[in-house]
Amino acid sequence: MNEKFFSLPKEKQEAIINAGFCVFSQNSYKKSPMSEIAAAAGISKSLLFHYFHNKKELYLFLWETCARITINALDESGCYLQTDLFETLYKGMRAKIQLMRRYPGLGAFAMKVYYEKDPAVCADVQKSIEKLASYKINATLLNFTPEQFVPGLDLEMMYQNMYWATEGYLWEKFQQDSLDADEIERDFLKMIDFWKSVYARKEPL
Amino acid sequence: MNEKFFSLPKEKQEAIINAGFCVFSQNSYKKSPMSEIAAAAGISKSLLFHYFHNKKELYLFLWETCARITINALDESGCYLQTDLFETLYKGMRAKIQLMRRYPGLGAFAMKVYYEKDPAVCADVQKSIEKLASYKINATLLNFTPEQFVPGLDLEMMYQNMYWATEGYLWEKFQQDSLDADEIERDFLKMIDFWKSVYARKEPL
DNA sequence: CCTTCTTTAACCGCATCGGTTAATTACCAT
DNA sequence: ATGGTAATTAACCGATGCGGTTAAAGAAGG
Repeated sequence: MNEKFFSLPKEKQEAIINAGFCVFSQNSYKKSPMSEIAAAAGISKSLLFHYFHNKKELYLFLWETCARITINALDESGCYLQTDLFETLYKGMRAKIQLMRRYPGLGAFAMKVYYEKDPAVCADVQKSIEKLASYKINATLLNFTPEQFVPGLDLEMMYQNMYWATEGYLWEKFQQDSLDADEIERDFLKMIDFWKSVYARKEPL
Repeated sequence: MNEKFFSLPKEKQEAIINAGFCVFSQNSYKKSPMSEIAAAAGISKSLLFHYFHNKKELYLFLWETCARITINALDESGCYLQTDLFETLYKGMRAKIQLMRRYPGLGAFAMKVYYEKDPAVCADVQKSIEKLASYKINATLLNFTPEQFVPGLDLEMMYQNMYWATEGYLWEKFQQDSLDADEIERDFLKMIDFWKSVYARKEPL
């Protein structure tokens, strides 16, 4: 790719990145036209081809960028350092909301990339996914002791349930074209409070 | 549309319907080619145009079919007649799984239709959606008494959480191309049991 | 063999695609 | 202003894919 892209003003860089996330997340790779991405970014198709020599190069760049952004956000959120599960959720949620606000299409794009089957890009993507495999989410639960929760609770089921509920909620919200980050934050706080009221041990040890 | 379609053997009718659900659920209306639908249904493009005179007609037919199938399935499931919430969930879930098994793309198609913005079909779809508005899901909770659950539980939050968790779970599963209905049924049963263990009142009244 | 119905291959005109070229604009030091 | 350089775009190209049509091949029955 053309390194001049990085000397562009940051807003313009992000406009292009977000346009790419948006278009590639809503269509398959093959049916995501460069012209549509350029239009969404507010530039001409020619200029887009000036920074990225072809479609595949842009796609792979977006995928790497997506992975890097996500990893950075999780690291910086501090959610891994917590010992209280609900605090972890809150920190992780705040990180996710901030990410959504800044890169609205990132989440859906990551999903699409993961399940993209087009042989033009599939192989190259799989290679870089393997590199990321070390960042497992599943290990999250290991830091917490059962004493924090109501006795007899199936911790793994609890965690999966919370995860799916947030995914289902976000999926519902994502469908609407105007997503209100403040509303989402409020809803999430309510949700976490609810989980606390249901799952957390009430009596002192 | 050509009424001869209905005198086709049922398997062939469903093959065409499923092909339509599948293709229209994965692309926008505009980017869903008739040729791809025909290929997925195992027939030629010409034959597809023989039964449906143009793309819009097929699309609207699929949407009406989708709505009719869903309503029938819910009515026949008997889930509305239950007084035990978890029994209701189980019955509703079984109905949904059977639907998924028979029409794998139906759920995702309904979503796509609902949020489709293409002016070529948007207006016509909205009209028929309004007719369906009487079938509200939200009323489900009204049939149940708080005494069945642990004291102090926020019933609305509980219900929303369960709903979002199922949506999140299904969304996750839907991404994979081969969805195993048996596995999903097993997972759902586990989920419902978990909810019962968490939300249901344990001590006799 | 003739008729009728089902199914398809081949085609048409048009739009769109990825990508290139050449020209236009904006900027900036002189 | 002026000349040079870098940012940006309009116009274009060959190829492909689109919705839809036409004419002909296949299949079935008498």
